[in-house]
Amino acid sequence: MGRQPCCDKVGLKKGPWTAEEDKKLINFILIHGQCCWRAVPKLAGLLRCGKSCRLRWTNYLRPDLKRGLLSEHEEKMVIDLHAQLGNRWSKIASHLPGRTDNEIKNHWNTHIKKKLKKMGIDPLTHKPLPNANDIQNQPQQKQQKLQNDQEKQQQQEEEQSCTAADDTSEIDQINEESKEEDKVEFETMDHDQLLNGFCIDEVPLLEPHEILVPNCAPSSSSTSSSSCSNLSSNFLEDLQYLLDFEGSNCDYSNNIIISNHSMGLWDDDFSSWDQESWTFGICKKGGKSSTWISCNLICLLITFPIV
DNA sequence: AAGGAGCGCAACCGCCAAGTT
DNA sequence: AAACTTGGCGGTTGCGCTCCT
Repeated sequence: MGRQPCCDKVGLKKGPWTAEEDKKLINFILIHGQCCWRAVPKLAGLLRCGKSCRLRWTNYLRPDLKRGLLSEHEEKMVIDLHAQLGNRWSKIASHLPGRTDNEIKNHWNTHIKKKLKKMGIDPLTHKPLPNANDIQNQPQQKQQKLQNDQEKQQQQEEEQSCTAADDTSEIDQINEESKEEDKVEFETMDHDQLLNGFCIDEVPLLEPHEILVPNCAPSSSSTSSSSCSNLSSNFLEDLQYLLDFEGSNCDYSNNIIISNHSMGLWDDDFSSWDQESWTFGICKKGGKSSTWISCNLICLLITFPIV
């Protein structure tokens, strides 16, 4: 018996996702989490294949995704990892937080491949291309760099032969360095840059009245257990708290307030949803405040006038 | 200004592996 | 053990944008 298609394809929509569809999917996952992608379209009211929903979420809507071109450091990591792992994009992506396999694959095919070829390196084997003339035509500086890279690569290959094939400690080290760099970069960002970090023009922005919260009866906020009613009531209380915020952790000097509620942005376990899961920030500019709010799954940016 | 070529990227397709019945 | 389901992966496609002539 043949394999069944992942979904009934009759009457399903294909092609680019609309903001409305994105909103439906985000709201659904915000409430129900990621489970049973096959059922997601029906339950979320989408005329899409479950697979399509999963791809849309993992490659585009996930709040922990980085945006924009890969940095030089990330690109170097991709090249190093590709030399070790080949076209195993998901494995490569797992070493680059916030990047998807699809994104890396696209970047490889459109940018890095060409770059390597230009440098006289075969993107498949990571070894010099047979046509040595190409290398000789490179400017002297480039040649020197190329030679250094090749020596380095050779050294790496020798080291690899002494260790297990899946040993990625070096990669992890690079990764740690990258995280440190990111941290420094984040700390030195001004508030405009901070705001720009949230790609509100690409991810549909939800207005406060559009946020769907689980439809449960309100309960006392004194209980911090993980019921959805706490989520909704605490959310509004926290929002109010934000507006009145005058705590000791303020840094008014650069008009940025970061609360100490910061928690991990990504967490599949919805049982941990409670007040402590929210991350807040306020940026004030031109008579308006912008609040970014992130919970386990989603970042929202709400702008309101300063009162 | 027009249109053809090339490029970049989101989305799709088919296959595979692991888990479940 | 076989049939089936589901999620994940890598290759490919097609659309929209930009650049060039």
